[in-house]
Amino acid sequence: MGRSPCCEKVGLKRGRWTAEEDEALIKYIQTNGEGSWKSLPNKAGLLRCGKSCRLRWINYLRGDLKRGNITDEEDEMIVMLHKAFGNRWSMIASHLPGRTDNEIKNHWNSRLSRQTYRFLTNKNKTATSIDISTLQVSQKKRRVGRVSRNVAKKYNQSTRFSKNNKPPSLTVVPVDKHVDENVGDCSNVVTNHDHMKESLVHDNVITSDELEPNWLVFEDDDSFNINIDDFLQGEAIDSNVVSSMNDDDEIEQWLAEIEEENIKKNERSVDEKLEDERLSLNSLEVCYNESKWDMEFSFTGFEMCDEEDNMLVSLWEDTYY
DNA sequence: AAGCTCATCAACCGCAGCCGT
DNA sequence: GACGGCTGCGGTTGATGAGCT
Repeated sequence: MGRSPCCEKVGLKRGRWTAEEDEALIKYIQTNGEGSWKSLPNKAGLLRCGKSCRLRWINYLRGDLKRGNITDEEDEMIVMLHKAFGNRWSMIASHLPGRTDNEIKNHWNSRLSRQTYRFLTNKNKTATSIDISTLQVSQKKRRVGRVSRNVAKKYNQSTRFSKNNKPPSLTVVPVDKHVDENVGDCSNVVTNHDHMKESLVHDNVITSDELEPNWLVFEDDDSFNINIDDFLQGEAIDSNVVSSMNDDDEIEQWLAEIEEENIKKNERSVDEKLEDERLSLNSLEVCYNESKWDMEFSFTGFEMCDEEDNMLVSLWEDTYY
């Protein structure tokens, strides 16, 4: 059985919108405002379902949309935000004025994820230091380091947070302050981009005095825990392994092995799981500095000393290298 | 020139969450 | 609390057209 159409009513139009339909929708919303999508098509005289109208408005007709190619700065921003939020496109879009979640999602799936893949195949890079300059989107069209859909799908899955394991809400925390002083219910991020900073200050997320331009701090909330396995599953992909592979099939096989390994890990004893819990990360700091990403970890409630730092690094290495 | 491959992007679909009853 | 309707989100599909053989 195939998918049932979103509109049960027979006779509703689907597919590309015509200029006339666009005009009717714009006209109606300008007069009556957004909302009530269910009843909107009838009132606006459109043979479309409400969902379709909403999508058309949000993704294409809205007046505040920025048209044209995504800029290099926006690219960098998307990479950073995707690292923080995962595939929460609406959240990412909310930090990029004039861009829609659909646009960003398409951009990511068609360009940036491939650029990230190319980064992973570079032997000289490590998993914890990402050179942003290698993530720049090539202006050349087509046939540049393409990854098959299956591989892309699997790779995306390996870096995605599952529904029951959502990424942490983010709170801006200047690096020289203790995390607890800055916990709020807001979700945001500090970057080195001016319009982001202005937005954060405007929303009272932070004060202008608190800005630390090169730092992002991701702060957990009560309902979420990143344990080391989960986090590393997303981050620790051995670039040397990937780069030694010659074709998509080899990569697919390698990814399948990782998946199998992860399934086994989930079947571990209670004691092992408690150990993971003990090592759960309540804060994660990410530094964006001079085109490099660096990750730092800290344990709940206290600052990370060198010994703990080494312990975490060896845990990482023991597990994944 | 024709056919094929593949990138891009608009649009669709299912589902989860919210809200009113 | 249960239920149903509406909305928004994220995954996916399919049309289109550019580039390649």
